[in-house]
Amino acid sequence: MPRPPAAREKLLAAYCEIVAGEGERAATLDAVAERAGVSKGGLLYHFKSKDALADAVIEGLHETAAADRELMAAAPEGPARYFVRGSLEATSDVDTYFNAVLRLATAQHPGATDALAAIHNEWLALIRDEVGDEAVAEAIMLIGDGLYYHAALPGAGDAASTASHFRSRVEHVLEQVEVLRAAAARQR
Amino acid sequence: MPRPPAAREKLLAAYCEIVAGEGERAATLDAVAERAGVSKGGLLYHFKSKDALADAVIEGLHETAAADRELMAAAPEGPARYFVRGSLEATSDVDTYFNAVLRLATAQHPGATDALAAIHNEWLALIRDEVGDEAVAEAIMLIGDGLYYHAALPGAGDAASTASHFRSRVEHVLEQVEVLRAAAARQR
DNA sequence: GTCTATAGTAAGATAGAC
DNA sequence: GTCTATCTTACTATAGAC
Repeated sequence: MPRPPAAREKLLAAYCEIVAGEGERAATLDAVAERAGVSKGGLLYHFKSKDALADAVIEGLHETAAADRELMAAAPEGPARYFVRGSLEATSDVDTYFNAVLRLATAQHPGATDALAAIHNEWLALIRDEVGDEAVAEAIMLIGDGLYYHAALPGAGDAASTASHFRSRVEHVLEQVEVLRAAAARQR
Repeated sequence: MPRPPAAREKLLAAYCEIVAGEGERAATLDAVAERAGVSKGGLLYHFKSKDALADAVIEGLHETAAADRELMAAAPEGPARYFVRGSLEATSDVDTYFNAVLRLATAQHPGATDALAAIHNEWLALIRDEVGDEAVAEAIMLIGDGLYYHAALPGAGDAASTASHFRSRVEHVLEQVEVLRAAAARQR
């Protein structure tokens, strides 16, 4: 692909990080420009407006999510476990974008919620194919969403404490997922 | 109790509604005052600052959550089902406050995350007492959190579509909860 | 392609009249 | 207790130099 200018990438990453880490409100043009090491004028050359910045993040989510979807489909432990584990870790490229877009969604940015829903449905489809039962697939998704809810919440005593609590229990959670899957298999 | 002035209540409700419905950013002093039918000066008589408004919402959450906790503990269907169902409905007093505080938490308001975590732990304790197994209790909580994550997200095609999707499946979800509970009981 | 300077606007908060 | 008027600051965005 025609490699986009480095400054543009830096600005996008900076915006993403501030939105995800300090909230949408903190992501002012000044703050983004400063974090990227660029002037405000420079920022506005690459992105005509603040909204354009947000739109670019949504596009970035779609791209990284497509790549991650391949990994999920091919995961040795299976899509369900891959998904649940990923909901907790939140360290990959997709997670950065996903997190930022989640904040944009709660800030009512047009298109953000739709993007989240679309990706969510792709994940659900993969899990449904694996476990072969709609209700179980949804329950597994909900557990993953629940984990994500905790991971995405800005830290009580900071994110690390909650995250580490669940990390130490992620295997227990995955066991419960296994119980659901087994019960569904028995019924078929 | 010494009934607080009506205007104060109106202002608090207006702020809550805007934060939950249009995002924290939309809840400007002007917007809140207008919705409550009060001038900005009037608002600032009751709440010295915007932060004071947010703090009052957090306090409101604690009060309503304490009342709801009684209902949950005494629910005929049991705390677990009460919790899962409540995560989807999000129509009660607590839900209004909880939703607003969730937005405040993502906007990094001090104390908001702690308030959510505290209430969350009370719920978890009730469910743990009921099902008698920590891992299962956590899995059930996660399912509820997942439902809430969907319910709280501003609507894809609007909240109604997602909510009604899960409403029609809430019994299926509760069945999965039952599977987990039964499996845990069998192990003891 | 990136900068400085600046215009225009919206938001939080104060002061003082009623 | 509620209002109007006003001050101040911070943010988005434009214009034009380098």
